[in-house]
Amino acid sequence: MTPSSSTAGAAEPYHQGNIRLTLENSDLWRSFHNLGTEMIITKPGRRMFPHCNISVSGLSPYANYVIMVDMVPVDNFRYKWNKDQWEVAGKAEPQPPCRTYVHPDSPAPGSHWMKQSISLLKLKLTNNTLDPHGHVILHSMHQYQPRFHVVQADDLYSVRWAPFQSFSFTETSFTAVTAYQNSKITKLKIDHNPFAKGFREEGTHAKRFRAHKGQPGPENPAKKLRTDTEKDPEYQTCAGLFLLCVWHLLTWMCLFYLTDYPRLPYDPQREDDEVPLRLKQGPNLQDEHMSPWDSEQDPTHSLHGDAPMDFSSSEQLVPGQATHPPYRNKLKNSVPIFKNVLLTPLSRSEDFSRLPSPPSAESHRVDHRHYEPSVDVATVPEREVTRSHISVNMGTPQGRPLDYSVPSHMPLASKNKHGLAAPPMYGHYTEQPYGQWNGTIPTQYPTSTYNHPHRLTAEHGGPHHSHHHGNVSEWSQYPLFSYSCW
DNA sequence: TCACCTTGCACTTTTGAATGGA
DNA sequence: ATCCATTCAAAAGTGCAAGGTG
Repeated sequence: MTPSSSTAGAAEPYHQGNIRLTLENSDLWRSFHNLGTEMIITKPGRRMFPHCNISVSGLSPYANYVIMVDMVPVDNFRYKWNKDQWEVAGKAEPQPPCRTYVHPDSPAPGSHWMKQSISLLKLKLTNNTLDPHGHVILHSMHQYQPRFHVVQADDLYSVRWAPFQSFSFTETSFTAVTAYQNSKITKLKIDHNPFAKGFREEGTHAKRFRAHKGQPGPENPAKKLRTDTEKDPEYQTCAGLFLLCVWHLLTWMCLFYLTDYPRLPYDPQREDDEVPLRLKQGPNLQDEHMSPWDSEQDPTHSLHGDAPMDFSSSEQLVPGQATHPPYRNKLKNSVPIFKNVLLTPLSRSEDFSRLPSPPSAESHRVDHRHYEPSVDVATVPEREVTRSHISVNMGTPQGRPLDYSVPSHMPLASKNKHGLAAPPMYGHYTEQPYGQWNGTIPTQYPTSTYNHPHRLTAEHGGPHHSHHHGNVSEWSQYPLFSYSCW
């Protein structure tokens, strides 16, 4: 796994670049990813399974951090399930309102986060664009990838001005669906999710189900799926291995019990290894250009595709300030990494005016006198860009809003037409091969050109300001940030 | 007709209040 | 009075099938 994360170096004594994030249940994630993970989204919200479980290290033990997750579109396509594989079904729909899930323990000292793994079990996904509960809103039949943010901040208010780092793991990408498409994924979910236990075996539920339907056969679809799968020779081989493993496991348990050893800790990863999941690679790998799993084939098409997928390690290390991702050498006219973009929505700015000032007000305070209507930006998230793409046209109807955040030396917000400071808006960006940026902005932005500020001209080339601050807005618990991207 | 979405069902797990004993 | 363990009901989380929608 290569770092697809930002390089948000901080001036604080504790070097931000040392932060490591590890995906705890990566084996399970890989099992799903090999088949093409699907996540159910419902109107009231649905948990993810597998859920994101991460561990973090390298934090300052006494500094406070906020842990957040958002979902980033993997590409710009909509998909459909055709027989036994995912196919591109057209262009992606406009992104719904962007939400970020904040871990309920936030903010907490680094020692708290590093003490044990961080479970994001309660994160819920919904397809309800008007969702009032703060769940993460996704489009069905679109592919997403969770992105984790570690923000050094003492409270949720100061998140907006705090240094942060972002991480993502390729194997956590998934297709949002309202009903499962791939029966193998269904089986995997049933086998591993405790709540779906009732669909596993010839249990009470299956009997009741048959009784209810008045039919004698294995009417429970889960059972039918199981019996179908059992006919597969590959499954039979794996099942044999599985039974062998179970036998070994029981033997070991007996030995431990008889020798009065401490209880064996539950190790889901080992259990996963023993489950016969070595099924075929996802058929979507066949199409080099249009498949949802292109990241394995053509990294330039993937969201975080700066290197081929590597499952040898699920750990990510954010390099220090001067380190750049490998895609840099693809650029002809590369400019520094700018992962920050500040957008100024012109609506609902009144809400923002109620926000407290940033902690270090002197360096961040908005100077309305120097506001320039056409310059209100910064850059592209997590990517290098070519200079020719720094300026983009505004007002494209199908344009997607930009990911944002704010370098410390840039104004956090500007006056809008009402004379009020407006908040940054969280969104997404359209990415082109080789990290070029082709982002556009919704029509609600009236100015005609989205100019790159003078700070990013050639004279200021080279690695971007390492005193890197950013923010990750629109976290769901904070209604002031409930901005729509459109 | 088709693809996708919503709803209600039966089941399981989790949660939290109530209870009782040390 | 406090703490801890247990019990139990309610709430929440599952996948499924049927029906609805565009």
